[in-house]
Amino acid sequence: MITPETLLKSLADQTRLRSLMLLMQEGELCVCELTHALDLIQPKISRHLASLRDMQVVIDRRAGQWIYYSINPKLPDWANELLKATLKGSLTQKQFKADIKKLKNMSNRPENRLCA
Amino acid sequence: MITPETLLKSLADQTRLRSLMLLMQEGELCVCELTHALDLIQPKISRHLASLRDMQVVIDRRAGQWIYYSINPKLPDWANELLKATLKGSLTQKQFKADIKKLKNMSNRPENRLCA
DNA sequence: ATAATATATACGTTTAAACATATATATGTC
DNA sequence: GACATATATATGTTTAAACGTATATATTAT
Repeated sequence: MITPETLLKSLADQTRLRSLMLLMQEGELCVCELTHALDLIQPKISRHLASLRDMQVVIDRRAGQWIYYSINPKLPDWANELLKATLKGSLTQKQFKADIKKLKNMSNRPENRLCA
Repeated sequence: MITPETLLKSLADQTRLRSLMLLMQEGELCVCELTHALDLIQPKISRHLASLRDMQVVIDRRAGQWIYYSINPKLPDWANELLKATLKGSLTQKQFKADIKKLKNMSNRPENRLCA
């Protein structure tokens, strides 16, 4: 089971924090969506996602050439509450709003998974 | 106003996390109490408390030769919720329980501030 | 004024995180 | 099979955090 220290360390880096907040808000995103939304190079995103996966904060699944990441649904209550509070704090942040906007405006998103 | 990133970074170190959790649980503690409870050398505790103060996560007050630290009462709601969730997660941790125990067993605690 | 206690800070070192670039792997298309 | 796209990983480097030790400051007691 994940410890507070591990979860907090996973959140204590800008790239991981921004990625996780997008995942909290949007549910499931692939690497290229995150790369676009955060405007960062792909290996950087992949590296951080891998570390989040190792820490069991996120899970991934492959769908064709894409790999989708989402928050681990098996997190304990306190961890979900912590993430919720973090999201609440992020809602007021310019950076977060800009990231969401960039994602929404992405032209070639791989698919609309909600309607698949 | 404190940002999620700042608060999360403040929590992402063992020493600071353990200190903050004790402050959450106990309200107000001086450096020597934290030093005893966590069983760490004094400059290490002081250094981390200073950084928490700089980040506005804690406040301090002097009382005689002691300096008491406590969670900043002006934190925004999301930050308090985040800290609460972290405490909830910590309650299950051996380390946290041991720290509390060590604090309770400290022989020469400077005073009982609640009855002052 | 001296000594003792509590706390803070400065300094140089060590450890660990994050990084960019290059390359490897997997999938899909022609 | 050749090529394109998506993602992952390896490597060497840079940056930043945390550290221990030594020392400075503030308060209290003698």
